[in-house]
Amino acid sequence: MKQQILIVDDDNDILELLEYNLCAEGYDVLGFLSTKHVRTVLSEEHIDLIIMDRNLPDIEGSYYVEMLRSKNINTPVILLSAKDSRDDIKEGLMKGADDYVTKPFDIEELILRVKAVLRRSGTESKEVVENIEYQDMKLDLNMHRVIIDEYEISLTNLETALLQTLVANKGKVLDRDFLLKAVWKDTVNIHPKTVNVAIKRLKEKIDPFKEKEYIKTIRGVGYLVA
Amino acid sequence: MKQQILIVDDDNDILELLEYNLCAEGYDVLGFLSTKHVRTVLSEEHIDLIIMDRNLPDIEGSYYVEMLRSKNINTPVILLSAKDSRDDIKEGLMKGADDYVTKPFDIEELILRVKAVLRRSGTESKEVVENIEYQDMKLDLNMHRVIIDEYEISLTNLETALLQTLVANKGKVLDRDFLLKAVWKDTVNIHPKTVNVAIKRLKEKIDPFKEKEYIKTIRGVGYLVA
DNA sequence: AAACTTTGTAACCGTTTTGAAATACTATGA
DNA sequence: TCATAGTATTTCAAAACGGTTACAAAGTTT
Repeated sequence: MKQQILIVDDDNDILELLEYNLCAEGYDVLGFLSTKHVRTVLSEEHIDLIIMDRNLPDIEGSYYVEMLRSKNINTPVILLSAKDSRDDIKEGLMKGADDYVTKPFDIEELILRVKAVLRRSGTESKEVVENIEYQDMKLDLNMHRVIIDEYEISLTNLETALLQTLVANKGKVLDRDFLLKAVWKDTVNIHPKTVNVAIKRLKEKIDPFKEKEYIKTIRGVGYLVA
Repeated sequence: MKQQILIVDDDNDILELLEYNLCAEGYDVLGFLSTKHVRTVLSEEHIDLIIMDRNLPDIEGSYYVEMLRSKNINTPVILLSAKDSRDDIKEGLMKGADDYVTKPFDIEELILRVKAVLRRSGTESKEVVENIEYQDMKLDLNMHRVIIDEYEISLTNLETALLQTLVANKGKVLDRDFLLKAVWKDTVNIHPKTVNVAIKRLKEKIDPFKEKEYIKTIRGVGYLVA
């Protein structure tokens, strides 16, 4: 099974150059001139890597990455950009890109960076969980809400990511460090106790009367959804 | 628990610059002037990331990475180098580095690249610890419980580690010192008698009516699970 | 700009866990 | 049988842990 790479660049020449070379390396390449249909493709196919121009007509690439990350879509992203201002690079990396390559780039180096990122993100065939039913709970994570007994409960970004991670790892106990990495994308600057509070808030929202026990606490370890 | 970063650079100034800044970001930093002790450290401690100069007195950084990879050591590596010849960059990436940063570098950008690599390398989905069965006892190490005759008995951290160690060493008599090392990770600050109490508590929990004899006492030596 | 929401942090509290010390028990050998 | 060393049991206090609440900073909406 070939790995799939999605490319977004409004410059047709670059798009073709990348398509040609990456195909030659044995990847499946999907090229787009704008981000318009990217979300749809991401939800329908397994994409291993996104290569995205930073200067797109509709949106800055780094903001698009930020948006993806905020929706807990963790597909690896390499940003391309004509600018090599340090601040732009930093912004891209800060917002969740995996690498940042400035144009004009050496196509061979880009391919090596593609390989490096893919190597690292490896066999992680983690697909984005968007619509799940769990017990009497319907998760509509795209819309940031859950439906329980006909009641719609809207979730915040954080709550969505947290619930999604818990449900996606159903049956496994997730310790606070794991949750910090998966949900907060950070284990260092955030106190592990923050997880307690977030879990408490989520519990209260989805089960205000404590009738159900969607999320179990395993003392000394972490939390899980059974 | 802080993430640990190992740095190898023969330039003391750079070493200090990196140590200072990465510590400030909340990482644990181990600095080395050569690769001499790196293998030892890697085998003894969990290192999350290696930052390595390409031009080391004893060996080229990229060859060192290649060596690590050939030994199946996949700790993420960021290479640093004064050269920015494209061929050098390509060689580093090809031999298994995750990223390649050229000196002089912007320390903030380097830190962001560190975070990017850590972000990516950390998110493996949660592995489930192998569960153990012993007699009529099912040990659920993930959820910290044993299941005996359909009854679920939840265990504390200590009880889980203790029972796991006993069962994993089935047939061997484990003396108190061994248990202190294996379970308490400490033989010095903890009284060996503490083991007695812990064993007693564990016995009572998994066999409250003393019908079974899961854990045998070997007078003068220690305990065993037959 | 004002009102509101989201979210991280810290403080507090009750509970559970755990180490140590004191006491009771048991096996072993003289 | 007795003495003794090793082990079990009980008790207590400290530490660890999770839930809860309040608050402030940052971000959103109106």
